[in-house]
Amino acid sequence: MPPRRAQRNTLDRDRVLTSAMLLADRDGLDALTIRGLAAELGVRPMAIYHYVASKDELLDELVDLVFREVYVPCGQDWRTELFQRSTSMREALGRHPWALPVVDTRSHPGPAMLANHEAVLDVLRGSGFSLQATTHAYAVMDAYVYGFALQEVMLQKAGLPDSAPKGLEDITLARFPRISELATIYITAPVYPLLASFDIGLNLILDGIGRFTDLFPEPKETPDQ
Amino acid sequence: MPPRRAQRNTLDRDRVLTSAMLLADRDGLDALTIRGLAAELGVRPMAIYHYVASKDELLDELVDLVFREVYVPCGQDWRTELFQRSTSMREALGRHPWALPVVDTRSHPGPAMLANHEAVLDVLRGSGFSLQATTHAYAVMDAYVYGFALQEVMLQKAGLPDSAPKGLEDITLARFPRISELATIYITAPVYPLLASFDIGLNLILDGIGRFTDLFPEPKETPDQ
DNA sequence: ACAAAGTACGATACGCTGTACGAAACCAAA
DNA sequence: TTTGGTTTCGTACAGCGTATCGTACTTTGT
Repeated sequence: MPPRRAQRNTLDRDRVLTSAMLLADRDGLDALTIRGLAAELGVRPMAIYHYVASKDELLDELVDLVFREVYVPCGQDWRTELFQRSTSMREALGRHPWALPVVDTRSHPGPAMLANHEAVLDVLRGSGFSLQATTHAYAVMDAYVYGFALQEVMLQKAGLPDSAPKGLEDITLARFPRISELATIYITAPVYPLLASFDIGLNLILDGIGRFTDLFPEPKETPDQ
Repeated sequence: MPPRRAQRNTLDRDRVLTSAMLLADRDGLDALTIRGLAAELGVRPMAIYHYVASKDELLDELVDLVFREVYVPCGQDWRTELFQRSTSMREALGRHPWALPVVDTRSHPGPAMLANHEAVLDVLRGSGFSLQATTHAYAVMDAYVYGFALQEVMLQKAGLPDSAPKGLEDITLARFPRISELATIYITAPVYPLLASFDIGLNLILDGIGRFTDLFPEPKETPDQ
């Protein structure tokens, strides 16, 4: 864009990351290229590399920015704390649909993600959950939350795309009456129906997790020997 | 590779798809390039495009091949049927860790995926679940299964990679005692611990889903009016 | 005030990707 | 043998991340 050289201090790490996030939110993950981001910032591509070592690092930083939006649980009331943090997690991943695809291609957990996980574990252990109970509780709960967000992202993508009207050809749809039955529910629903499912499932899981304290009690201080 | 032209009918759609799957399983998703696949097949890159319209179509076909490995539920015993199909789904996604990242970038559900979903819905509706109960049950159960597989893929990726010993620097780990406590459990465990968590969580969810028949009963034939 | 050092930005280029286009080799039927 | 269809391939192009080096600017030391 600019034929002239950009002004001296137009860039800093925050501006790079914020613009990158905006670009991914607005135009999708594919639009987030170094060249495109540079254009967005009014700068030539290579300028970016003075603030980010590589695109991989940039993506790692971006997903951690997403996790920073998630509520960090605390205190003794594990039930409502974890409910809020799970809801918050789902909302954050919904606000940035590109995040989940990025996360599961990637291996490095960022500090915000680690801090959040630590907080969840701390709340559980601080509420009388044994180590074993905490392990199971955490795996089950987070699987549900991530998975639900993932399904929503997939459904969202299947909603818009190219050819098919509802994302499925009518001929194909006719072969799957149960699915089309369910699809019409989703389409004609007055309110977004998955939100109700999420709350129902989350409560179901939190109820189940609550029973873990009895199922997997703290090991006795001096075993029966 | 071959300086000479490849023999006439060395290729067909199945060989292309099978080799692509093998390549992704063995060397990872990044290694699955048209050129690399061509080399694997002993063929020049452009030959592939006579059997696949584009790489996108190839990937769509591949994920559907994965879903074809998943057990298709049937019959009235919804509890054990859905348990088996969920376990089978988790195993299939574990066998092909590249599949999940591909799925959630993609929008087109393939025929095998549709058929499997249809079967799940059919089992539920055939076991006395109302449409509403089925909707919630399906959303909750599949969220859990997908999410669990996703977590396993992430953990698996965090296990191997580059620098860090356990995937986390010791200094960083020291700031998160709960996480490191849990990490040592996972590392020193005699058997793979997440499998137990999966079964526990799945049973928990199936128990909860079973209550949906009472919570969301079939609407009365002639309402109270 | 002036030079030296350091910092922020950019031009060019390389190797990689998917793939459009059209030519070439092969096989089948006329 | 000729024709025509099918399969394989050579070439080329646009776009990607980014290594390398150069240029402009600011800051500092004297």
